[in-house]
Amino acid sequence: MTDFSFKIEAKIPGRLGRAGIINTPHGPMATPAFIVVGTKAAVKAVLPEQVAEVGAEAVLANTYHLYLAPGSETVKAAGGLHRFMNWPGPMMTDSGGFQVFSLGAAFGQGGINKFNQGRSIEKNQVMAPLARIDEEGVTFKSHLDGKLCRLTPEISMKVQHDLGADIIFAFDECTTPQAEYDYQVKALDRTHRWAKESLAWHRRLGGPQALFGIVQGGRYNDLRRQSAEFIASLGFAGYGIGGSFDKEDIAASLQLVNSILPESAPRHLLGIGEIVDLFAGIEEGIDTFDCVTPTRLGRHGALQTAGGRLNLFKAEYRQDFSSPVTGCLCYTCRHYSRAYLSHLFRAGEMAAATLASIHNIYFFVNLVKDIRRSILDGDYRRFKQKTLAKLKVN
RNA sequence: GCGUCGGUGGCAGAGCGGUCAAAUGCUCGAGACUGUAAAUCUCGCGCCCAUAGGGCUACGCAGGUUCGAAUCCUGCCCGGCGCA
Repeated sequence: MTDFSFKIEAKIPGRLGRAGIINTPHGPMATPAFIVVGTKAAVKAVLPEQVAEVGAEAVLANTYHLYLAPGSETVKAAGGLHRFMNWPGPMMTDSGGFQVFSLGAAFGQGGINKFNQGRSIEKNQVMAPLARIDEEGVTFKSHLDGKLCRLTPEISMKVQHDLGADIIFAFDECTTPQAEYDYQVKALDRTHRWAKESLAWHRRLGGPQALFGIVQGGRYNDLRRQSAEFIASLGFAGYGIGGSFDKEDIAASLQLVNSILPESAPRHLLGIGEIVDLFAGIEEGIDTFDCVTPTRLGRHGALQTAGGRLNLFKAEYRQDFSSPVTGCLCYTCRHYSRAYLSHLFRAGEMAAATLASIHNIYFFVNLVKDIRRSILDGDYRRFKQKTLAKLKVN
């Protein structure tokens, strides 16, 4: 616990936004920072050395997935996540709370995400949820083999302590945007109780990890306020903000929450990573983000650019020998052409995902680094305006 | 030369008298993706108009049988295999 600290270096004048340093047992993270997702103790398609090379500050892994395989005892026996996966820098683990959503309410609802109601996919609609929630925790039917497994605040804390990330999260229920107010109230009550239990177990277990509590409340401002007040009152080392939002007023929601959370503690916005949302979050006092966007898009053939996404499968790139993204200094853009990436994707070569993911991680990590720089330089407003002006879509 | 099997949409390959513009896979075209059930998913893929739907041309080529043919018959062309 003594190894963990947060220091604010500069603020955005008149706003909640700030730049700072989070110190962890595995080194510092300069914030704001975009944290790369490595769910199963691996950043999909990319080696840790490459993740480090683009300048990523930290990696976030997942409790549910590692609990199922290889099992937290195995990771513990390996000497913890850092040694197991050869990532020497700061790490976070999500608590499994997101799987309450993705394997529960969202499961089989084709296309549903944290922002909208999704579109129906008939094939999936017959599938039953794999997560069942009760007051004490969640029972999962493993998506790997159907075996039942259980996650509670106690188990999540024990697993996360075994995994050994620097920053860990309280076990929560990530609700769907479809949830009505009455349900949100019940879910929030659960999440709050679980937060208290998580904290108690965390203290009992000891260790160097910093535990972050998670604010929920969905799209309802009164619930968000209530949640921020309650979670803040418990005194966590830092705070996560999770759940679903209305895309349009995510900024207002974050402003509300972050004006309640203590200024002296770091704040992590869970699972958010589109360009406009990063600006909104940082401006409203978010210090760290994690998101699957760079790696998922990378595997699906899309490159993120300042102007929007570039789909490498488009016919027009087959004979385009120019750099994938003009002006980009990432490894991929310095050495390969659009035509080559187009070919790799069409050919189903694994290097396609690797090269595209490297670019996308580079893009997001460095966008947030640039925002940090602009805050330190007192130039945030101008930088934001300039950047968003270039953005056509996404 | 004789025999035999076969020639179906960009490719592979179902279909073997009507429910066939023709299964399925791939390719191809477009789109999606926000704490990773995700190297995934969705949509389109003969031509023309269209909202539903309708019209036209198509299953090697040319004839024929039939109310009706990708499906049956005849001839021709092409390919595989076998025998000379």
